[in-house]
Amino acid sequence: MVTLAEVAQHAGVSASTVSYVLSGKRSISANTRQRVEQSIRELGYHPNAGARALASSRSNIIALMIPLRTDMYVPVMMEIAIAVATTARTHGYDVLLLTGEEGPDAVRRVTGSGLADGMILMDVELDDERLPLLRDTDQPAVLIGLPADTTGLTCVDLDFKATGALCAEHLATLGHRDVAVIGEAPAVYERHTGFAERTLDGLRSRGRELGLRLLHRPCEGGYDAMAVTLARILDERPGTTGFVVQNESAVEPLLALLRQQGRAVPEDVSVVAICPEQVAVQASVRLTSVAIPAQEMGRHAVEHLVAKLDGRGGDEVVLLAPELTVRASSGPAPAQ
Amino acid sequence: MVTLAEVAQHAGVSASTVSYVLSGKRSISANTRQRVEQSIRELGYHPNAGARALASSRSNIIALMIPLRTDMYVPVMMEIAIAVATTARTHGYDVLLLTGEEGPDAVRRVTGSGLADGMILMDVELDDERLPLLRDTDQPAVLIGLPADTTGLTCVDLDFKATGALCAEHLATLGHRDVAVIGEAPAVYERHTGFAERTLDGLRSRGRELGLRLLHRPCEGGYDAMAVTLARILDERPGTTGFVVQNESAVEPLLALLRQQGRAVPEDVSVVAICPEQVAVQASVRLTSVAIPAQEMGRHAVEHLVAKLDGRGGDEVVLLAPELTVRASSGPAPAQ
DNA sequence: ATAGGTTGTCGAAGCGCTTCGACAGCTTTC
DNA sequence: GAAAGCTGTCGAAGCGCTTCGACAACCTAT
Repeated sequence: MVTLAEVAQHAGVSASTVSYVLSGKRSISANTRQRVEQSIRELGYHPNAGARALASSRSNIIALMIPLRTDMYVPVMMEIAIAVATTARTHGYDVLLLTGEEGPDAVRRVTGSGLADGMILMDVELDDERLPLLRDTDQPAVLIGLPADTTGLTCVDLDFKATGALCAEHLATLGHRDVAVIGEAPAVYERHTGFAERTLDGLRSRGRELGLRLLHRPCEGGYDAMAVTLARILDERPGTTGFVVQNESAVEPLLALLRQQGRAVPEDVSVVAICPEQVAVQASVRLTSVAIPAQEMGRHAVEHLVAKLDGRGGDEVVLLAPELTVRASSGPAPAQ
Repeated sequence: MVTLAEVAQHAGVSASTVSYVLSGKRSISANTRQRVEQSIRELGYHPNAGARALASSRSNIIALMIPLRTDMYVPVMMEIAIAVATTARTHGYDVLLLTGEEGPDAVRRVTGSGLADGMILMDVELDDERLPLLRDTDQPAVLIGLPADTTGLTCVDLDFKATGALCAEHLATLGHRDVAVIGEAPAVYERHTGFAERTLDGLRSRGRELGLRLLHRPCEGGYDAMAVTLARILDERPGTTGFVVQNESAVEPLLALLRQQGRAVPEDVSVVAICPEQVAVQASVRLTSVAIPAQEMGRHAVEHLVAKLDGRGGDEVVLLAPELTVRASSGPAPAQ
């Protein structure tokens, strides 16, 4: 293993000079710099991460805490995680993957040990048990998701309330009156995950203004659960012509069921989904949808965290504006 | 920040004693141990990760390199990643998330800097460019996937050849003769990802023995691509009654298309999928499938790596035996 | 009773790096 | 032409921990 000292000797300078070449924290003559860089290359030197962390009390690692739940649509998580990892690298950080398994203890462990310089928390609940800890230790952190109380916290999320409103508007404009909302699994609501409730809130308040009759039903993913849910909905509101689907694993089953019942999309029934672009495009009917900008959320989270670590910028809540893309699954409400 | 020295002082012992209490590498009297543990708790001490890594040249971190590709089904990746993270924790390791972005450089960086003690590589290609590096540096590593040359490497994977054979057997036993294989996206084959080719190999060799007529067609995910692929298949082999699907994002489109064409599953046509359990169970028809044991793969990978890091166990190729679960999508071939 | 083992603890060295203060050798300024 | 300011480099201290050898204190066997 090659050390700084060896590089220094090889280049005929002192260790501190090599260090300054590497960090750029003091000016170094072009000549010296080149000699040092040359030696680094020749010897294949890589700074030792541990030593660096010890001496500088900076690990250049960001911890990413992802939840360990099975009732959430995972691809979105993955997309965010990958966006976080790649963005972090462009800022010189690596990413440590923590699962919800450990819960709040993970926050303590990482904070206490200096393993990571800051953390990003995904799938934050309205009243998340990790938040008090975060505030206490004033560990630099960014949340993806929106808790009830955001004081002293930096959060990034899609504006789900606006998302709900957007869906309501779209369907109302097309003349739909009876609209069913296929929500996330019941567990998601019980856990008070903010985004599900906020979407509903947006749908309801804008829906009311526009004279929509909304019927909200949580739904586990999958074909069977969707069949039951749909039956109940049509039983209760036979005149339903619009659907807003938030649970992605209910999308395809819904389309299949509607087809099976002879309800044509979009002629008889319109469907709006809240899901990643890819899902909307690959579905059996190209879906009118509001995209969940996973990549953007991951990128934003990292960039805010890095800013904090650099002492720039403070607490802030960033809500990304939703965008609705009209595709083939929505159209004018059928004449009565 | 509380240091070892402070704990030592508080407990009235020397620093080394505290260290030995923590590591258990020397015997400590019950009395002293308790005093030290008490102090640790009272002061809320957490060992500094950097200092530890520097002194012991062990970071207690495992690097997990996941590919950054969009043509692979991501949920499986996610499942593996989570399994890796949780298993690693039970062995006292944390997980560093690397994306394929950096490519082989990431291997160099991590190896050189001592950031991680070992690595797990996912989505290994038959002739992966990271492998020479791995062998050179003899960085402890475990691959998930199977390269062409496994000498000096430890690999964990589903036995895809046996998987293919199993699917062939199942359909042959049911009396099917013309079987179409819906493969992964063409890019996957071009890249020579082992698992796709091995599955095909298993299907072909066992299929030949059993007198199956196989038609293999790569397929991008999604409805449109599947529609084109299916049309070509049925054009070429109108008598096709069996389907083996390896690309999960083609499963639901295929079912929808078959339904649409009035081909009943499983009465007219049988479908066998190679996919995670969850997908098989949630599909619009409960799918006969060979499960991809993502969790198990992740767990195995970590356990082998940890064994290596402890100096136990050597190189080894572990192929998990596939299991085919019969569900509602396969049945006897229709009478001619 | 004495040599030889154990057991439990300590002190000190050192892991590879960052960073601070010092300072030699310049250039600028009045 | 002396005072003041830059620039570029160095030496040394120290980050918090692990680990090795040393060594008291005690316990066996002979």
